Amino acid sequence: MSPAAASSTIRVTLPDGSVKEFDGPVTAYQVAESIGSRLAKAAVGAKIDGELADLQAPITQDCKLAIVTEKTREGNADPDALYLLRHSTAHVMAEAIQRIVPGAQLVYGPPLDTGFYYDIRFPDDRPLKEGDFEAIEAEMAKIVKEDRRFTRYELDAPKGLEKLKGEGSKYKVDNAERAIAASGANGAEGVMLSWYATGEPGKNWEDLCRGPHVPSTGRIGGFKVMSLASSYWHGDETSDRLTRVYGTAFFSKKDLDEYLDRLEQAKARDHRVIGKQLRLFHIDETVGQGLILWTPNGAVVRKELQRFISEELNKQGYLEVFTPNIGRLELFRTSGHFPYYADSQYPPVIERESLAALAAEGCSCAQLSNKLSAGDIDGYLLKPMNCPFHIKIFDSAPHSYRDMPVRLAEFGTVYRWEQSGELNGMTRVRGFTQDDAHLFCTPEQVQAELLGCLSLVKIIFGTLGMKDYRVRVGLRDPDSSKYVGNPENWDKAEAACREAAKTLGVAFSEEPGEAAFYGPKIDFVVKDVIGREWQLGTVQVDYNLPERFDLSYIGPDNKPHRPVMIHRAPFGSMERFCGVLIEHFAGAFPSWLSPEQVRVLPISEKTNDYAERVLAQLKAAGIRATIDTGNDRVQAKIKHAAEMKIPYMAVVGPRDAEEGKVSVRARGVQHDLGAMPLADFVDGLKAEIAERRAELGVKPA
RNA sequence: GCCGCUGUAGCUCAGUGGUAGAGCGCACCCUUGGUAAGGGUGAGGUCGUGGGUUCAAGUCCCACUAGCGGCUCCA
Repeated sequence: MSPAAASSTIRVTLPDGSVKEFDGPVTAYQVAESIGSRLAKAAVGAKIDGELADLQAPITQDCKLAIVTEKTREGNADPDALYLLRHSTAHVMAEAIQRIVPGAQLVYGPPLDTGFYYDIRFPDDRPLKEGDFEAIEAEMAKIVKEDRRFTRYELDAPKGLEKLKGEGSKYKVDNAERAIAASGANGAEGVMLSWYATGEPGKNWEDLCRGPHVPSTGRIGGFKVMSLASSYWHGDETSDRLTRVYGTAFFSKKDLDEYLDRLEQAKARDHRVIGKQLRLFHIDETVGQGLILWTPNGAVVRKELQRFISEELNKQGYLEVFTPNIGRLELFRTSGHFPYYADSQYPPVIERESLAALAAEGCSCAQLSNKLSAGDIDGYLLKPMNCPFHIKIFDSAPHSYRDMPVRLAEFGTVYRWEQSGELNGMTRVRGFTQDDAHLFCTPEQVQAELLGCLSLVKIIFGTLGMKDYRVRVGLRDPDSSKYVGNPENWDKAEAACREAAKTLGVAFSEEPGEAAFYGPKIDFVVKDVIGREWQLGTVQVDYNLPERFDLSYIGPDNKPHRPVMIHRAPFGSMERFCGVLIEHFAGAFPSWLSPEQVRVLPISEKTNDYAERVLAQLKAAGIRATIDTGNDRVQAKIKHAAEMKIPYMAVVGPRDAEEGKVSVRARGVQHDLGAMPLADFVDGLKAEIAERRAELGVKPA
């Protein structure tokens, strides 16, 4: 700063619009003090012109300033404050780890939404284990107790680099070089690098860091080292392997405990946990990794969802088809799936004669692989996608422009070789059934067809009450060559997707690099209970496959024209969708989806006969009902039914039997709703199911 | 695929080198009870698989396998 600037008046505008004037540079802390000592004490950082900064950062010119405190005015945790705290805790953890494991080299330690991590390179003979967490936390506790100030200092880039090189950490040198490059400066001249000492520079631990941080370690009220993972330097799997240590931190122990408690509760909602409890699906080691066995209860949910979507498809003029699970390699060579994606498919199946002939000539595995790639021998592939089959159906008869669009739909099961570490319950599997369809249309129809597809997705999400999703428009990555097709078509398709997405009335993000190799797409993405994102529905425009398969239709000019394809799957896959849906409802499905819709609970054996008659009438009405004639007391029967999250219980005793009534108890309600005539209950429930209502609404008149 | 953790009864889990346990569920018996667990008896286990150390291994070591968390990947 120049002396002139230092002496001039500085106007600081606060969030309420008020302006404070200062004679010369001040810090955010001083501004806070000038407002009130309590604010100064509560302050953990500042936002200067919208940028997070240290409380001690000098303010040398007019600016907008907000003091960041632990809690917002509304009393909620302030995300900015947590960001500062967690970034600071990452430093504390790194210091603790370096005390415990000498020679551990720091790489990169950013805050996250729920905590922070630090990527660290450990000596090969001293990897970090979970057993080290206790010692790390103990060291961290000491540092927190010492309440050391985070102190920033700067060096110009040449000096800074020299210092880092002297310290021998190639990772920190790399970080500095990247920071210099990112600054846009030509070379290192004039660029400043910053360090933060946890305490006094030169005396205490320090780290090359852009900051900002909370004022001191004493602000860290609750923290925990959470987990270990392996990661790659710069995210590049051919580069150095690093150990990523995850942790989290809060301003108070209470907040930490609440967070850990929430994590526990989320686990109870996990589809893998509920899937077991409610016996919805099973994965068996002997069957194979990532292959879902749909048990009877889960099969009901899936079947009802399929029936739902099939009804919608009928309304929208789709035609249903069936295709086999395997097809000739030749088909997938034409489509481009083989061999370009060979690594993510199950290996090909080879015909018996070919195999025998190859064995006779002593063919090695490597040679076999080459022959398959080259097309010297044929084989069959478990299908990784349904589209080539649907294309062949389209191509099996000539089409006039008057027939277009042709919409072919199938619940088609596909198989993909996902990496073992990726598999995850029902949400990431190796065999799954897409609610797939391929629309063959004229270029003019693309826009309207896209809209039709999106409306389908909206109907599904609306019926199921899923509001918490985001829409992603996947565009090609300009730097990548993995895409096929000509740029003009890509431009057209991308524009069509963008236009269609706009009509959704939901915010969407455009993401370069997220396109399929054959075209851009619109994806619907939801989060699971632990915050991981999963893509569900997808709509993809494809100018490529019609080209590869030389598809055509006859236009009004009596000449062949190239159709455009749209791939779409509103659920995505039945497996992933059901997995997400289980978590969405926490297993408490609406009546129409519930595997068991009503359980009849006789109060004692004396009412079993009447209960059986009630059951028979429910079943006759097409309701999925069961009866519990065990010799438990009704309290126990209710508990068991509640644990299975059954929508309705029909409690029947002598009083009900006499009047032809049932005492209905709805899920989530602590008492019965009163006795009602059986016929009323049946009618009410039938309507609720038929309308696919999201809420339980049957009650006595 | 990579790093860490985990694998004991159908489910949830205890068991730290010396005779395999609990709760729930299941079967049977008693109880016939009106809204979230009545009581009893019993069956059920090559402790993920294969090696090793040891007089002795569910327990310690190695390899493999599967699951979990993350990384990378995802047509």
